[in-house]
Amino acid sequence: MTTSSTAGRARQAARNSEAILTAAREVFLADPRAPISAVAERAGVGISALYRRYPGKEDLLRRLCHDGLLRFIAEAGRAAQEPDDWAAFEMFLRGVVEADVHSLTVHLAGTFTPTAEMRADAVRANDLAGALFERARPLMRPGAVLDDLTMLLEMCAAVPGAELRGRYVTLLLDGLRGGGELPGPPPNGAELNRWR
Amino acid sequence: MTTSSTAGRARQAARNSEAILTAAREVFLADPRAPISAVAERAGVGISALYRRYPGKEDLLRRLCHDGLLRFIAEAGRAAQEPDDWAAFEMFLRGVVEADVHSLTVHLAGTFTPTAEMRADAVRANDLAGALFERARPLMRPGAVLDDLTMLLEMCAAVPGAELRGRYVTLLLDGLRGGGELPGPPPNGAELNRWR
DNA sequence: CTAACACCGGAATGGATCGTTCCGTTCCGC
DNA sequence: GCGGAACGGAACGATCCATTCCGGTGTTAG
Repeated sequence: MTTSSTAGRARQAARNSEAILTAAREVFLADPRAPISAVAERAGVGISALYRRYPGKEDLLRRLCHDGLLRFIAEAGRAAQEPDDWAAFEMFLRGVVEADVHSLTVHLAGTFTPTAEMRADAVRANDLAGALFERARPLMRPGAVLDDLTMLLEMCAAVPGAELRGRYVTLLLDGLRGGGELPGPPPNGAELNRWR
Repeated sequence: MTTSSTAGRARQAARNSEAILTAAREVFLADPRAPISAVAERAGVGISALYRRYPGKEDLLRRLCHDGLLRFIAEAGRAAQEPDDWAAFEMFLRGVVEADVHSLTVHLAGTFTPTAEMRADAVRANDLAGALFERARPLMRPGAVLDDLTMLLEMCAAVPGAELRGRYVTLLLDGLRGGGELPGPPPNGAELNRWR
């Protein structure tokens, strides 16, 4: 049997790979500067199991972040299917916030050097989000811009727990829809922490 | 002259004290785990100038946090004078958010052990905020509770810059006023990080 | 059945970081 | 001038952490 044997040791190794990724997400979301040993402990494996899969800490962080970015893009693509403009925007926002993708992509920034591919994906993600935003913009209060959305995502990332985040997304969406012109200037590039 | 000579040496020392506090606020708000040498550098003084004033790092953190707490209480007291219920609530919220008091009190939690006095002040602060909240509650969407306010403050703390924070307070206030019942349960004790 | 092997757990290592102490210097106030 | 408060910053010791290394273990091919 050359291909069918997904049993025994190989199975266990695959399980470990998944456990490591899950543990890493949990640990690094709670504290981006957590030691790598905390990830191993959380995953219930030894440190060497980790280093077997990733050359170093930075590579694991990169992987985590890139996964988040791809998830972001997937959510945007899924929401773009929705015909109703506001519903599409809401679906996108809820999807991204529920998965806590923003923490994955932004809070981990600076802990690693991004690859060219990631940079390209980041641009693509921004374009997709921009398209959804533009579709919904006529229904929003005046003065709201795409960078506001980024900052609102940042705010949501401060809330622990998917369910609780959903509670405040509701509040933010209502706040984004009603009301007059937003006061003050929108965030500028320096206030948004993107990758360089 | 026993009392009048606030010139020269003493003046400079007082200036340094202030510079240290300001620098500490800036540095520790940006990163609660920053080294104490960063504070000295930012303040333009040597490390010994710092240790002359505070027995250790923890004492400086405590001082910073307590100052924030007192500021919180002061803002609440000031807002309580306002006769209009919603205006009082808004004034309070804007005052607290503008001063970034929440970062001072919550993000620094865990970096020091609070004193009994601080704990008492924290209770007092919570009571005052609760009173303002109750006054405004009839004008809010159903389902909002005081713990929601705490979490909204937490969210605001994620926004850099006082002016930008004001922009989103406007949005949050509108979202807090309009709309239907908030979905899901409010934050529970574990999700709010208070001091023990 | 057994010999290689892939994988693993966790101790050991070497380097970086940081709180705190210490000492020589400066300069105000008399 | 002189005493001493206040200072700058080097030195020290402890802690933390990424990474490496080694001995053990279950699996699988033959």
